[in-house]
Amino acid sequence: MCGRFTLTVQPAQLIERLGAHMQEKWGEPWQPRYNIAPSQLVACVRLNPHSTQREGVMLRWGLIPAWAKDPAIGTKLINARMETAGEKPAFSAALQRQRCLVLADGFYEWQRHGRFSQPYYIRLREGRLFAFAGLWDQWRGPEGTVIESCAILTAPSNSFLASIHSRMPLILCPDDWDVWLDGKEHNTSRLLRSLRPCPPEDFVVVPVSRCVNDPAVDHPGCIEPVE
DNA sequence: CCAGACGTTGTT
DNA sequence: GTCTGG
DNA sequence: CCAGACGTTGTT
DNA sequence: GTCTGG
Repeated sequence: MCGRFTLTVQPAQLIERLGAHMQEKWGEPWQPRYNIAPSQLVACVRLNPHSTQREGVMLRWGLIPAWAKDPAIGTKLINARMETAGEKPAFSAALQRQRCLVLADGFYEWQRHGRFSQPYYIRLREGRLFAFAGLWDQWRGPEGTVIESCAILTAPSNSFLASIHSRMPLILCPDDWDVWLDGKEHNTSRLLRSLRPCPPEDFVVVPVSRCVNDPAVDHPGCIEPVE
């Protein structure tokens, strides 16, 4: 699954990678993030619902469906299984019409050893930026509060990660970014089947300090290899 | 029909 | 044990 | 994901 | 809003 990740690159690099003509609201001041946790704002790309242009936007991680009475439901909806998201009331509408990219350059998985768990940091070779397949929604509270939030799809682990953990986030290869964002593809099971997985040999996995366990800790020590 | 949930992971 | 917050 | 709280009333 | 369970 995916419960923590990193984004250390600067907005200028994001824009270079994603297209210069994009509207972006990633905001300042920007700082590298080594321990992004659920409920926090994450940097995303989506099609603007009106202009249908790509836009950069910060979304709260933990999807709050438009119909929710209590926004606390978002704490449970940080991941969506790609195998079943189309049939879930919380995700099906967003999967059809409100897909997004969640930008990251690494993520963490915990491997349980009895009562302790060992965190691992997973990234691509060369530290390349990548994108999780995400869903977003907009929630309007009774007092006019508006919260835009997102969830990250999960998939069975590939051969490289299977020994660490049985699930992993769905990572889109750059060739699939456009079709994922494209609001025209409403046949979601066909869309999901068409995605090309990132080759397992592109990943690098290292065990890291348990300091990453504490969501308040956010410094380069989180990604330093240990052992 | 209405009421109530709406999720994933991992562990037993 | 279960829920909430980060 | 993990960490940390887990409750109400009334008073300041 | 939409689905499931009673």
